[in-house]
Amino acid sequence: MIPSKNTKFSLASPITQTTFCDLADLFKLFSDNTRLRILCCLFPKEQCVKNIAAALHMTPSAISHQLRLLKQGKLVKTQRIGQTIIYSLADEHVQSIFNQGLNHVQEGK
Amino acid sequence: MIPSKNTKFSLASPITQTTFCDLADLFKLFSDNTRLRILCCLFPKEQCVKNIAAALHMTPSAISHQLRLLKQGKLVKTQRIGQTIIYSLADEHVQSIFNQGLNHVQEGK
DNA sequence: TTAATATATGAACATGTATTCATATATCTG
DNA sequence: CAGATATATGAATACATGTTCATATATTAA
Repeated sequence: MIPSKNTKFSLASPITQTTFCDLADLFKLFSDNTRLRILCCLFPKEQCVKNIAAALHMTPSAISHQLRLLKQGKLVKTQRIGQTIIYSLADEHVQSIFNQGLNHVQEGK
Repeated sequence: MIPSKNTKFSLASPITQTTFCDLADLFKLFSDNTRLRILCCLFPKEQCVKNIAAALHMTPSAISHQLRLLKQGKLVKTQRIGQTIIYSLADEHVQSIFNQGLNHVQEGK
């Protein structure tokens, strides 16, 4: 009932309440400064927790907590190599969404 | 120092800490169920507060509070016609960002 | 096994946030 | 003007969230 019949997206597939929640949860992951900077770290190449923490001047614990959220939201994936756990972007959508927001912000909004 | 030299966006313009904050603030506006549904209401056509509230089965007060945030973030704009204030999307970017997120969510994430 | 390193996790704390309720402002009608 | 309607706003409440700190788990090296 929320999405009108005439919008592009709702023609393809109507937006359920569950979808709205999923969508809000997705954007919530992009709504924190630290998480954005973590994702940004992962754009050029995969990284271990320690390196991300160093790059952001934050504790590995704080980064680990945020990485857990990003992983739960399927924005990043992991790969263990010995003691270290390598984090990388789950797919290209992540950077697409980031860039879309960046465009808006950088165009003076 | 956060964005590597080799990423597309940072070549065009480096991402400052201020930009990260602006970006986080932008996504924060998309990170709430109610605000997403409000924006969705505005996709097909401009709407007054009362109608949005009715469509979402919420109080005009709650909607007004959220509309204020959306307006502060320049996602919507207003136009007064007599007693009623008509809200509409500020630009096409809003729906672009929404759709980009929707694609990700609907592709099973 | 013991020590060291990398990461994860739970509790606690401080801060932020969405809604409600009461009330205020603004516009229109009579 | 008074009354009705549309919207906005401030305070209060309940709940969510990010970081820190202490501690736990897992892997490697000696």
